[in-house]
Amino acid sequence: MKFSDIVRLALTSTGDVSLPVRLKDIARDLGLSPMAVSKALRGHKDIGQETTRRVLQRAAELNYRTDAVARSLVTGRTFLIGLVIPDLMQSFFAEVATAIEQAAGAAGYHVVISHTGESAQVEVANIELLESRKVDGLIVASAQRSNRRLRAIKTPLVLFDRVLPGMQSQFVGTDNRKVGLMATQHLLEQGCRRIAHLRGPLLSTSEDRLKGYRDALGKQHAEQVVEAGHDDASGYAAMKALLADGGRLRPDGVFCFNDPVAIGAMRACLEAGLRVPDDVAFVGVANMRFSDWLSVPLTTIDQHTAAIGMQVTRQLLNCMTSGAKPPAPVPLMSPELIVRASSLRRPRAR
Amino acid sequence: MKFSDIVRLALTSTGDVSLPVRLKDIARDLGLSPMAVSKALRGHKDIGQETTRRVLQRAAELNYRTDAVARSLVTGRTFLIGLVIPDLMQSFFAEVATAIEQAAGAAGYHVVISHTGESAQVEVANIELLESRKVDGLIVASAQRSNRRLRAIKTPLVLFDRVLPGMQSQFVGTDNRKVGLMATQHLLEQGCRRIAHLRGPLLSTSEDRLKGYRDALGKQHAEQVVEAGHDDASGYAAMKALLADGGRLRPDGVFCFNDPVAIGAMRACLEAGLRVPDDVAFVGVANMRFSDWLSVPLTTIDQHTAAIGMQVTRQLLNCMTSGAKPPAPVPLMSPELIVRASSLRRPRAR
DNA sequence: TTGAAAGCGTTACCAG
DNA sequence: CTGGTAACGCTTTCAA
Repeated sequence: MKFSDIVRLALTSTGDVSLPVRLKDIARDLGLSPMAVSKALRGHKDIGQETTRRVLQRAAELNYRTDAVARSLVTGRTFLIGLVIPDLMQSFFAEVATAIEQAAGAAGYHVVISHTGESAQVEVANIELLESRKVDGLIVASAQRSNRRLRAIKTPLVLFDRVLPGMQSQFVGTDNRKVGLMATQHLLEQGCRRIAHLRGPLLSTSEDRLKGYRDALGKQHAEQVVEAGHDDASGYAAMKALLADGGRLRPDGVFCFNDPVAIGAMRACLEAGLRVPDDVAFVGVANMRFSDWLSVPLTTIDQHTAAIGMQVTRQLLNCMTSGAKPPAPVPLMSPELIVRASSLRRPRAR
Repeated sequence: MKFSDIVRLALTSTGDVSLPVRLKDIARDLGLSPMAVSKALRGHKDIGQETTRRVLQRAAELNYRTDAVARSLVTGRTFLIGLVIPDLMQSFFAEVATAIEQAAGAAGYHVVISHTGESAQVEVANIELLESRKVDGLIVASAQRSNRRLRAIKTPLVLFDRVLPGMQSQFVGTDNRKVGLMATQHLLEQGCRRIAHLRGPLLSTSEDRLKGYRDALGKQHAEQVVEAGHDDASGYAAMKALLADGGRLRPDGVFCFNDPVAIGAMRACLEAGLRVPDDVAFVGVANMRFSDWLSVPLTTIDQHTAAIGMQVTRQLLNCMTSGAKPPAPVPLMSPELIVRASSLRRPRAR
């Protein structure tokens, strides 16, 4: 018997201290080898039924829990998935995270969350930390502008929401060009003539929505793009600026990067004495909870957030099991228009 | 040289395969012992400056990352905190989670998230999983009705939001009795005479808010309590039921368990042709984002959510470092009334 | 100041 | 079907 085992025995036998139960303890208890116990616990068929039963019973009695750390060291798997997102307080990410946690949990994985606050640097640091933790996979809504710093990643990786130029990894996300197209077309159909766009942060989502906006406008309609951000304050400021710009005609329709931006922008309009949607119509993106219950219920575009979370997890699990299979690109999710009062105008002269 | 090392050398020397760099590799590279490298990397002062510098440089060149799993096995610490909550999509929990992740991250910890969907059973199962992962601490918004199944937990634990009867552990949360008191008093001050309460799920938060409601009503005013839940659908249903109950007088003020419930309840009132706040005034709890931008801006009670997240993390880190110190109970957080249109009535006859 | 030896708790591998 | 041996990558302990 080893010295450490003697110490252990001395400690636990008094009952004063209760050290965690180990495989070895059960083995000694039952006069088996640790290996036999290990196998029995995992239902390995090498072990006889009767032996297995005895082991399981004793383990339950002693309240034995496998030490996941020790197991990971030897198996090389942690059953941990790293989720790297800009901000859990944006409801989009909270919803995706929920779906991911659910799907991952069902497959026996836990999710480690990591915020980046949209900082590319923090993101890289966090990913490195997660890699040193040996997470089995990574799900990232990246704040990077290029794929440079993400190329070195060895861990199976699936990106979502934002595309990275030249990145070979799997991706799950909405067809944002279609988002922009649908939103703008809807405004055109509602009779809007001068449609402005409050664009979001410099990420692929925002780029693509802008492209869709331009697609819809075509040659006939002039574009009017204003930089905003992703929150209501930035929407408010951008709309204020737009209204103050005397040089141009006031827009009669605004396609906003997302719902919070739209809410801020609508506030700016209402404060300026304009009517929504009669003077200015609005479309947002996200389908936030309660956006149908706002001062002016908001027309928006639903991204099927939960489906994105499920899908991204499924892809990652696939990646992880099937090794380095060539990533079969998955079609983008189709957005869905949800019409509410903020964009519903009486038919105009056509 | 061990057999495994020979294999490794054969594999890596061809350049075809790149195995992760280990302490040993750096050591061999530099003609040092693994120990010297280990110490140098951790800035241990046993090692000379020059040696340390060389080690750090080589580690950076090889892109070495400490294997956290191996380290955990020997140190017994994982730098992992388990966060167990009912639902990440309730903005309260998303905000607390954000604050926790921030505070924990600053101290070098990662957060593993686990939803329970308000199921006491799922909660216990998740906690056991987290324990077998050897998380260093647990933060739990418990769905248990008693402390029975949580007593056995050895891992340092801090509860938040919901109190558990007879639980000795630390707790961080709002003074919910005061919440109920403030809300109801406010309605009384606004001239309401018949104040109903839509109570939430059977948890301490809801219990305490109910107590505060009763405190405020005193002997003079009759109480009227209806079971609701925590979402807008349940608020809508509860309010419908209340209005349909012809036996009693319609309430002229309603204190709702939280903002979503209040939103649902207001909807029911407006649909019934009642005016808010003139016929019925409302107060919610939570201070959701955009609750000032609803069809009727909602009077609510702010819980200082981020502060709760910071505090609960601080407490846990304290617990973890200071061992089994007697948990110094922390005062409850003070709620704050935020008055908006949903409860502002013209002064009534007094 | 440095390094050798001894684990940490588990599982993989292979010989009985 | 069973069980011994070695190893996973790191750190703690203690002797040189």
